[in-house]
Amino acid sequence: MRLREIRKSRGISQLKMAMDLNTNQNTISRYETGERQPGIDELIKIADYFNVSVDYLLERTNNPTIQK
Amino acid sequence: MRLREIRKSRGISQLKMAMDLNTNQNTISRYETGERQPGIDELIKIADYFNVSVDYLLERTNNPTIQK
DNA sequence: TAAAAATATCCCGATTTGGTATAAAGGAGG
DNA sequence: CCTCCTTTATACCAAATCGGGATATTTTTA
Repeated sequence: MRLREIRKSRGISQLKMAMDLNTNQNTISRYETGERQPGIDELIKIADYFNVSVDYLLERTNNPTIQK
Repeated sequence: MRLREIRKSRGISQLKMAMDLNTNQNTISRYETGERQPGIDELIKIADYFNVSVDYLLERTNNPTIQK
């Protein structure tokens, strides 16, 4: 997941992101370290939160925007 | 997931798909009925198997091809 | 360099997952 | 209409994975 890169580029802390997504800071941390993987629903929430495609979030494309 | 639609359009049975992906037919069935959700790794395998983007597989775009 | 902010890790209960086995549904031929 | 074969769905279960609270560690800032 390209999560840390995206989050930092927006200048958002794990805590703020976690609160916005109704989850915990430690959960975000684990996604970023790769210790845990979000479920699909959470994955989508994250992509939407940052307005990027899931493919981009998963490092499958270079295009950061959501595909229409 | 747009899984059933994609799989049928390729004329592949759940069983064949399952064997190609080293899993079980019932697992595919449950993905299609929505009873279970694949993990991210499996999700990516499925997208690659059908050569579609994850976003398309998740019904987030109309473009079936992988985004470069 | 002390305090605050940010991030990582520990432990845990609970949910979710995938597998095996089996049942049900669908189709082709007789 | 049956029977066989293929395809798809469901039941049950052990194991893996997840998220949360608490806490430790690291990083930043004043």
